[in-house]
Amino acid sequence: MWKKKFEKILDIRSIEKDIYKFWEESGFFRASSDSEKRPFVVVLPPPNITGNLHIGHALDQTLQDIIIRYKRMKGFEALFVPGTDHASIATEAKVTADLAKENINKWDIGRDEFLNRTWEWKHKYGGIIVNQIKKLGISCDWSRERFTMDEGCSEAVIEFFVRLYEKKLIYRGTRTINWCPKCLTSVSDIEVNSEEAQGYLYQFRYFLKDSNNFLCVSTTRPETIFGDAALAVHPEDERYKPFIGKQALIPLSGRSIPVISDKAVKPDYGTGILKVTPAHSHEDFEIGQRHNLACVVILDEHGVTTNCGIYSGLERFEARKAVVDSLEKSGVLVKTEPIVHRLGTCYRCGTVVEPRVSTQWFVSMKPLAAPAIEVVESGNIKFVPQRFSKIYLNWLKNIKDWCISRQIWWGHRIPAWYCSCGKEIVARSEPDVCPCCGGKNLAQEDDTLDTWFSSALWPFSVFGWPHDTEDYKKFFPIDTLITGHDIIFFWVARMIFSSLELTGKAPFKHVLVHGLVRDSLGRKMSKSLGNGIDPLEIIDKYGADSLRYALVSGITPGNDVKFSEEKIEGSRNFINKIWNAARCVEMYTKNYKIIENFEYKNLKLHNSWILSRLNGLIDETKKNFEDFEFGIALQKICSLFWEDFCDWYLEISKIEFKFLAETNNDSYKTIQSDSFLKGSGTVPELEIGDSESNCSKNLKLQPNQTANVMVYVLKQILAMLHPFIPFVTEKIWQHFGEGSIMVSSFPEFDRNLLNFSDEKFMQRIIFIIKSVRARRNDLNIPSNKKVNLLIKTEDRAFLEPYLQTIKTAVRASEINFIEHDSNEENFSVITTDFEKIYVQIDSLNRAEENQRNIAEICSIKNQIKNTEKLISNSEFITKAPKAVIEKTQNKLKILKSRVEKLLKETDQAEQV
RNA sequence: GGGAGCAUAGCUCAGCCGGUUAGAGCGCUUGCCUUACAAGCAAGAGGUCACAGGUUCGAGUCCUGUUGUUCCCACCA
Repeated sequence: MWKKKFEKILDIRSIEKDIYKFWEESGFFRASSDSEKRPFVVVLPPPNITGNLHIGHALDQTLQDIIIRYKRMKGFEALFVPGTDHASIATEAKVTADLAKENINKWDIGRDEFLNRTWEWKHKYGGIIVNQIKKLGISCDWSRERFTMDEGCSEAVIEFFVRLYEKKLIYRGTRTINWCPKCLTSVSDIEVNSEEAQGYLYQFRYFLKDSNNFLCVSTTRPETIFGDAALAVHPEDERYKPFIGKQALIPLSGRSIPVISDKAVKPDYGTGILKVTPAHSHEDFEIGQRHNLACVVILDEHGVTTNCGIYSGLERFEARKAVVDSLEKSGVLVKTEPIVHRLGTCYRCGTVVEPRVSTQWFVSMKPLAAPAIEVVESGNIKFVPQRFSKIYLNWLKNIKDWCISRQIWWGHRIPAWYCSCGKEIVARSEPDVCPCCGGKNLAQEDDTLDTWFSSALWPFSVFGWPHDTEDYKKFFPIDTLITGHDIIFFWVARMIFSSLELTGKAPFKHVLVHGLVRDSLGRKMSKSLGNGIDPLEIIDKYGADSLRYALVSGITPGNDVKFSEEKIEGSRNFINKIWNAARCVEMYTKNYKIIENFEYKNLKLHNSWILSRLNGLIDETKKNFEDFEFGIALQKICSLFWEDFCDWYLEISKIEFKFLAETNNDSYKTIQSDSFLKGSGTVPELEIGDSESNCSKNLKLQPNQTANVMVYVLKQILAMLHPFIPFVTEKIWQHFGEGSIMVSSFPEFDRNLLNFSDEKFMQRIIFIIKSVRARRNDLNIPSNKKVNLLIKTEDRAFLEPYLQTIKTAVRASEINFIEHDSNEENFSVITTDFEKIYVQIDSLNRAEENQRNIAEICSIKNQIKNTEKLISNSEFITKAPKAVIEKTQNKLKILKSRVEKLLKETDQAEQV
């Protein structure tokens, strides 16, 4: 058994912290409002201070960090503003639960003390979140960190409120809102999730007053009968026309209500008769408004019945049972059928919300939505991917007024005061006296604002708005907003309309929408399923780079990401590969002089090839970066790195160096095996320089083309990878030169280094090597056995300089050129497009050889047939582009020549 | 009820403006402890691109429909 060589493996985890500290202390994260550079700004969607960050935050933040690091390297004044959100209801619930552990009720300690406790919570968890963000390597400007309830943001919130109030876009009104009996507050429409639930549709009789006639009504909520204000039928419904205007008696109560007609009633649902309960249904409320019906509240804030006679004081679902029971006993219950319907639940706690009439503050949305619709329709704000703009527009076009008051303490208290004279005063600061009556007895509104009311201002409140600060002038509007598709309504839409209203500008140009992180089975990660993955655990186990890589590699904008442990192992392997490739480069190049401005002229083929490939990549990925296709860009960079650079370029270069060493006694021989990148259980320090290499100090180092290209290409690849995996790239970068990779320039495309003909030549050599290796495998030649090769080719001069490379790569003992086809028996023949290669073996199985050839001939002939068919099609010749036709003709030529060569080598070939 | 997405190898997914024999990672098979890397290397197997039409010289790619699936929105009591 061989031993695992762990010492060769990078343990990046232990140095990430130091690297982050180094970046922070160097001031690389900080942006300046005086800078001459063009700004590029991203603001972090502020995480809630309710607890730890989850893997979705990690994805969100990684994407933002990728773009900000990329832009920073591209020469922008890059600014990434971090911060946290006070998360009103969620935090209040957490703190309340915390207090409950000490048997304390928030009412016992009062508003001020409760807020003190919550600020303590904020300081604790805000700090934890900051640490988590730092562990991920996110390059935020911490000197600009904000909190939605800090002084500046609070000022912005008050300003926003007052301005809208003055324009009559904020008003106080009484109507049904969604009430959460657990959070004990109102919530806005979008804070209600509708969930499918199993329920019952009960049908029972309402007798008409002074009559034996009755009307049957269906409802899923029979306990609300005590709040009934009418029975409603559709005005055109012939069945019930005679009953309109009559009085009906509420069962169990005996209270008399009118039968009315309203177009909102759907005749084909249930019995076609609707019981109208204005206080506890949005639709019924509207009907009630139209018919001037009374609102009888029958559920209190805890969801307990009230005004229900003997049924008062019951929890709402208990009350339902009791009422159904009584209905049945009194013989009015007609039937009970199970149905699946949708129930509104509180998005914070999952409790079934209760529509309930109450007095709240609202934002009048229609006037604000109009410009927000326009700015997206006109393309001034672009969603990526574009389909999300449809979702956004659809929502705004059907928008209803936004209920912004919350019956909780943690948040921005509504800047409204009530005088005993009845006057309502909204002001930026507490008024001394009532402007109406001069009274001093003013009481501030108890309610606070929806948490999203403050995050709506985030892109400009963080820069000091409403003040015209230097930051605001330099950095607002921001460039790109990056967030998950789950908060387009909550956040993105509200930022857009509030910014247009307050600043007159679109807050950003692009909205990059990403998906959610799901588990390996595609399920949403949640506490109840227990399938959540803690990013910190992953970082501790695999390092931040691995996590970042796993989250981003292969993703496409807007699509959800599946995440699993397997995936992260692949990431770790990749990071490790980079580390080892760097060790390799270091080992082979350390005794050469590496020149910064090396003139890349008279290049050897493999050097020219890799430089050309690299520049092709730079060119190709540029668009991917600009289009936010980071997953695709990363994949392209990785495959160039792994396949072209590691598998071919480094291998070929190694052969070159070793060959040099054998023949010329070149400095390769002085390579030390214990160089700095070779971890030996301990991790090298961040400082540059190596302790050993006495020999190299005494040597006069010579430049070498391959060594120079090797280091150059490695560094370019590192720079391209840096936005994705910042730690390992920084670590390696510093070993190969001065300064930090973070502030180096992103690789620029250099057309002069493109060389397609060299790429083609190199491809040919690679193909030869691959073919011989494959044949060796086919023939079961043991890997330690060297073979003899004969090559027949038209242009021997081309291959000659690479004989050594081919020889080593395919483990050949000797390679000789021949002029004519060989007739020798003990050679297996490989036919490539340009040459014939004879692989010498001990004994050739002629039958096998034939079979192999025949299979190949069949496949090629098939292709020839298809291609000929295509070419003989006159429509193709007249309609297809010239380039395609030429390509096809060329292909046919090559195929034909190959099949000819093959036929010569094959017995009974004519039968094929 | 309305809207959107997805359907490609055993699994997870790429696949651009339509143009060779449809790609990658993981998994699988075979051989290798090769002086950077076994977290690796080399060589392989594996596909009727959901289905049915259409447009086109040519369709995984564009259009229409069908099926399956996921998500979002909506006051059917």
